[in-house]
Amino acid sequence: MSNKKDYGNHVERMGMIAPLTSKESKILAELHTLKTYKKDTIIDKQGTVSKAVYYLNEGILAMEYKKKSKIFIRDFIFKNSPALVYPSFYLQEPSRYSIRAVTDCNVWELTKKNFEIGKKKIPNLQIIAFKITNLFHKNIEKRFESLITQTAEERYVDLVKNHPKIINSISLKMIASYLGITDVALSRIRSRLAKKGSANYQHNL
Amino acid sequence: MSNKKDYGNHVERMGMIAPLTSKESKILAELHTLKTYKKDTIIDKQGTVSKAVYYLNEGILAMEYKKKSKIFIRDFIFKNSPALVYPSFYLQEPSRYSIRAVTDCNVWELTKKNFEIGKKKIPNLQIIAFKITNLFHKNIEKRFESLITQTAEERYVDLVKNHPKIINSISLKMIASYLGITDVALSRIRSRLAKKGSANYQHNL
DNA sequence: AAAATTTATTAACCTTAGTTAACTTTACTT
DNA sequence: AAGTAAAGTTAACTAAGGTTAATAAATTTT
Repeated sequence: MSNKKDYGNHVERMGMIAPLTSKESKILAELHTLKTYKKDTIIDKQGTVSKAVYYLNEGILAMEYKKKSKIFIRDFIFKNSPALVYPSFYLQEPSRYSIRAVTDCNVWELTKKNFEIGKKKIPNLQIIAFKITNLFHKNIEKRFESLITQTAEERYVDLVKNHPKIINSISLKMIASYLGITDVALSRIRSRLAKKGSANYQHNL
Repeated sequence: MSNKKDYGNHVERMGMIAPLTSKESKILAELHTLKTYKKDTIIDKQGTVSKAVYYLNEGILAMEYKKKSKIFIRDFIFKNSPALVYPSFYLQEPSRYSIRAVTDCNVWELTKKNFEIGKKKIPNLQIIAFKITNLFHKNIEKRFESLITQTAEERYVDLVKNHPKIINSISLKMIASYLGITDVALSRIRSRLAKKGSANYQHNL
């Protein structure tokens, strides 16, 4: 057990990126607000300036593009992860994507105003922000690579391998959108894989 | 005409991102080395730690993934633009892509070592690096969006609109790779567009 | 519980893209 | 200039994915 005061998982995680004194942790915790969002709420809207950075305490979020009235999912965000509309939040310019609650969510929010206050009081906050930004970049880099070098089926297999729970908590339509294909196509991939699976099973008898 | 000393286009551009004194400009210029690369040379190799940041003085570069002995072009870099293997250069970890000279190139190089020296002598260099990083992120963000929301034909039309010279200076195979399709598929798209074009022409008679 | 809505599957049909290969054109060598 | 290699086009075939629609299963609403 830790002898540190519990200011919430978000503060603890940030302290792991760059160390914070207990006083700084307290300040950082007080700058955050815990908010509740119902399923399907748009938390940060595409085309507007991002209001805050988020830390997902409970639930699932999606980053998504809307184009020609179709929705394209750029990424999912799971429990205990930061969510950021980058670079909209830092540069205060209109964002290219929205953040939406895929399920009911509890989210720690740090507004731009509070972030600026925090930066003055907590020197390491800038470093933390930069590291989180790096993680976001790595993330899209991987996503891009998989989109250009893998087939939809390969991407689906990887996704299920890395996030087995996703199948039960996120609709097929949204997973399909994440993979860059339609719901019908994903349904076909599933049945194709099921056949392959049973074929392998036959072999192993 | 400017009354400032000419330390090269790369220094001038960096000074436009965040102001540099003439002394700082001189230091920065001296930290750079102008190198020449023959067509098809790999300047920074996928899987190794990036050795330097680049500024393309003359020619065309490509950022590319190699996977299963196939090459996938992530982006082209044109004259008077910075080139960066991010985050490999900053974090000194193996890179996910290579940088290759698509034509004979002249490249200003700033090694990691010289970058660190520069950061100590030129406070604004960190800010410049951060801004260039932001540009890179915006860039991949746009590429990702176009890959997931547009068809190959739409992407090709956009590319030709934004970089008309590309058709004469880069092989069809590489353009196809950039678009995420094969050379044969791009050839088909071209003839499809040519038909559409002549159809429009007929209409306008 | 019944009705209505949403979600997932399957089929039919069509378009686009991958693969292979023949062929043409262009560029490079000697 | 002739020969060779590389680049681009076209055709035939196959595979994957989009679209629409019908149906089944699961959820939600009333």
